[in-house]
Amino acid sequence: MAANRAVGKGGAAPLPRYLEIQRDLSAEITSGTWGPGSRVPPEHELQARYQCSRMTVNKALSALAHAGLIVRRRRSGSFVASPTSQQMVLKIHDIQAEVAAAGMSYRFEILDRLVRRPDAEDRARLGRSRSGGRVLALTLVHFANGTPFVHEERLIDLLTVPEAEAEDFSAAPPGSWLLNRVAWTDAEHVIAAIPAEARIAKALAIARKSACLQIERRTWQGGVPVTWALLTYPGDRHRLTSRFGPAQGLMALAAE
Amino acid sequence: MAANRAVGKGGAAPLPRYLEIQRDLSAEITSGTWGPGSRVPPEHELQARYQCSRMTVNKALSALAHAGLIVRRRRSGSFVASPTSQQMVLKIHDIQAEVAAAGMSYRFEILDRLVRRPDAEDRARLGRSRSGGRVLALTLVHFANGTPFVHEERLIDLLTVPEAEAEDFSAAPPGSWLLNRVAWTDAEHVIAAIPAEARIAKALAIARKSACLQIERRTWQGGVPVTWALLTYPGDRHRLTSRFGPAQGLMALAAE
DNA sequence: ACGGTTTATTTGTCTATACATAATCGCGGT
DNA sequence: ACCGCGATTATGTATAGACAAATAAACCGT
Repeated sequence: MAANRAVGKGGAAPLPRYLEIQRDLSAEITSGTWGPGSRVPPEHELQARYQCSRMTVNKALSALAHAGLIVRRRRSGSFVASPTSQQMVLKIHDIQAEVAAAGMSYRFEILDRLVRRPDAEDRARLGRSRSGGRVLALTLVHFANGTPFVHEERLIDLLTVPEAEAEDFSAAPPGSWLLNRVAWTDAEHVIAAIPAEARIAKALAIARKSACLQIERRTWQGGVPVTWALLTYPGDRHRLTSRFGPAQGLMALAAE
Repeated sequence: MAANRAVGKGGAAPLPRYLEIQRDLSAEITSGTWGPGSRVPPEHELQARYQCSRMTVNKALSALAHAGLIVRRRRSGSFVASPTSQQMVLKIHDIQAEVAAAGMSYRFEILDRLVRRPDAEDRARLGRSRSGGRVLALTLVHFANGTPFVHEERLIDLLTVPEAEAEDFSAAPPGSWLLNRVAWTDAEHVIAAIPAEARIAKALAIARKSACLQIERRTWQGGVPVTWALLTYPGDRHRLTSRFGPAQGLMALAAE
């Protein structure tokens, strides 16, 4: 018999079979009917219950495993995972795009620009093991509707991105420029709240020591450092938000 | 012919066929050889190149699409996605577990506890549409090694979690208690930097207006509000970190 | 009772094939 | 030129069957 999901409910949107199974199972799990550690029916049983092939069941279960809702072990079976931690996904947009998306005008100003041999601090910031070469150090401020939006300190490793030395960043800020030029494979983010130091307070036109949200980002390309950025947002003008659901990362699957 | 991946390279770990394809393609993309917008070879072509069935190629491409590295459109083909935004994944641990994991002693203190009919602010905080019922409002402080670690304000919707009213939270703090009792399906996080107001500064034993990292979390169970929490961390004692790679969420796939 | 061997179960991967669906392309009629 | 319609292409979903790998459970000889 060929692919005929004629089993369908009367009308509207005949949800694919594997998504139907996936949804049913994730409902059992997130509703708490099946508690952590309890056993999920094995594939052949679900196959019988849903009257479909094992591959279809497998697709559903693999997706649940990938989303972290269940754990699968050969011969033992599949089990509901214990929710030890919540997971939140933050999308970090390019600053220029972010400002534009909010319908505000964008512009930026480079306060300082320097090419130097990396000192110990620079190497630590870049997450760099090798020595030698040079780095490009930039300080800039991004404006939204004319008011300071975020202060940026950036280091670019010229061993990895030599063409940055000749770039004057008149067309695009270094963040966007890099994003469109260099592929990254690893990134590390640190988020903290800090009081604005004098230099930053002045650049952002806020009071000294007022609360700021600081995002530090390190980026690598296959183990080789690319860039380091320290973004400082006035605390009362910026927040990171993230909506998340259903069930630890399944949303992407359910939406596809 | 049956499943015989005898094509294998001589020795060590015969990586599954679909992962091999996936790795090859993601290498082309993250290395920048295939720039954003460029076309990925169609399935039948990869099938010929790798001498395998279309299902195997499809599995690799679906995974890449799911990871956000490529975009697939029927009839048009698959294309390298434009990296418009970075994605960061933060794991939010239970506070008790987090403190314990750092090898510090843990304890908490409930400063205030009140059951009331929800006012407008409570309803907004919970993301609640229906009216009626009551909420449990709690204020507490968590300590690590005897020093204040985080201040927590919490609302629990007693329409959704009626058993919370009888609970005195002597065994576990409300966050852990809820996590082990109520399944959530949706969550929203907002991260901001704020100056400590007098009440919080006092509870955390820090100076007024000093920078704090604030995490606001709203949790639902299938559209019904469960709880709202406002966690305030002294800025100099806490930071959120996240390591991420390679390539926008593929790490989970590559590791499986 | 103990330790090694066989068996059975469950998941993991793969094939070959089929039909469905979306969307682009080009053809032909007006 | 323009619009509609069929042909083509690429992906999306599904099937039935096969073998591989891991490992828990049963078996068996000492």
